[in-house]
Amino acid sequence: MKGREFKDAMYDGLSKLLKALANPYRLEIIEMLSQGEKSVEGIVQTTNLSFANASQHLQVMKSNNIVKSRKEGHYVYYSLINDDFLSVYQHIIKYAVSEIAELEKIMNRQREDNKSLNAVSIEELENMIENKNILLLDVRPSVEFEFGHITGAVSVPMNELMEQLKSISKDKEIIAYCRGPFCVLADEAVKLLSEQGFNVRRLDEGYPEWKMKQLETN
Amino acid sequence: MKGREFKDAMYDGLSKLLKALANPYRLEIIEMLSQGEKSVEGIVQTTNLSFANASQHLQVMKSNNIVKSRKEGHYVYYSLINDDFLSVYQHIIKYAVSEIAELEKIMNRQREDNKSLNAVSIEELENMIENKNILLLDVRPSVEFEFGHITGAVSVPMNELMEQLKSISKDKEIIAYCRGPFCVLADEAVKLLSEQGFNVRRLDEGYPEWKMKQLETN
DNA sequence: CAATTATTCAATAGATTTATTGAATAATTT
DNA sequence: AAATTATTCAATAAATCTATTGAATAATTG
Repeated sequence: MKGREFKDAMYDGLSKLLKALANPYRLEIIEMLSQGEKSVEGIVQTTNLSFANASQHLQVMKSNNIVKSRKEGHYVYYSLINDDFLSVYQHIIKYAVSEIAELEKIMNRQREDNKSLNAVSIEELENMIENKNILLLDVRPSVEFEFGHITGAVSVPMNELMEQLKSISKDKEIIAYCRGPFCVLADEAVKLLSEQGFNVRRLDEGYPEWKMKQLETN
Repeated sequence: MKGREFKDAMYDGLSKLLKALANPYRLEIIEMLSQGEKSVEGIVQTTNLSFANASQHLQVMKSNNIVKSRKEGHYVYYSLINDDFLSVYQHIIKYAVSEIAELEKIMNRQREDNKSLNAVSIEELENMIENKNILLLDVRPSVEFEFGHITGAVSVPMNELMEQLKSISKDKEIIAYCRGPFCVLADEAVKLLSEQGFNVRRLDEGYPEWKMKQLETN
């Protein structure tokens, strides 16, 4: 293989991977799958995609080593191919959010809107878990919680939060979290709970970032 | 801003960035710029692109915060926007080359073709620089060497190597390097020099990786 | 085994990306 | 000021990507 051929083959392959990533709906699907596997139906429910379209996007990602699938009964469950991919994906996001002015602005506006500026970092949270008696609240849908969550967290899905208010102690400081930076469930939880007089803040990042951090420091 | 709007804005922005990356020629340009700034002419010379086309690709990357430009005289010089971007780019490459079977295969075939299997890692090189009296050979074009190189390296551009053979000592062990994994200059140098009886190996990675490593460990 | 369900396939039209062409611009040299 | 040089602009055609539609498939249930 000559030098030129080699380079062309590498750049072609690399750009195929990037093309498979470069679509807003596929990014949203990746974000969803970063909490655990989902059926096509599950993906259709939380996106605006039609069934056939969602299936197509998933196939694009499958043939480009981004997701994998397994069949069980009627259902086909998709998940991210491995944690290495998740790590790369999060590097990209981190770069985009911190270096691209447009995205930084959107991100900051969102955070201000939610008055959640005093969010807790992962490091702070680790500290608080050790030293304080806090209540760590996972507000994602319970399926996601069951699939994996931060040790010690309690599952109260956002849509059940209002009903379960009485069972939550007002004495403890509450930290709410959901998925990565694009997940707004935690913001909603903070808003609702602080309106009700709870002492509550959100985790700056989310479960996937926490998971990655644990993997990296092992 | 509602949750849905926020998500859409983020995913759109992120996918724009990825779209700007997802093209083989633009990847090749990024690779070139990872050694230092280049004029449009410089890029046209080492790619198969026409002038207008190269300019267009550069503009796509400029408007997506991947490269920046400055004008000097007739020339417009482009360079990567910052080291954070370079770091993300290298994460992507590393993932692609190690996790995507197709690319891994191409990469390995290339390495075998060049019989360069006993390449030296960056760690090994650091060790050798300290403890052995090696000759570190930078075979990139001299402009790139001048723009930045590994401390202690000697510049002998690949196209001048044949003529300068006499001035190279046969006593020292030689380590040749060029750019990242896609650069084949070092492979060519190893082939030529070992045919001439020199004791020579190549650096597994290249100058951009070395540079990133230094930055990361500072 | 017929009906149901979740998913995929295949065809198509509209949108976007890309390379090419030739003209336009802006800085420099003559 | 005219000519030259490096780059960009604008228009276009070809290639690729995307969403939609309706039919096909494969596993399960009645």
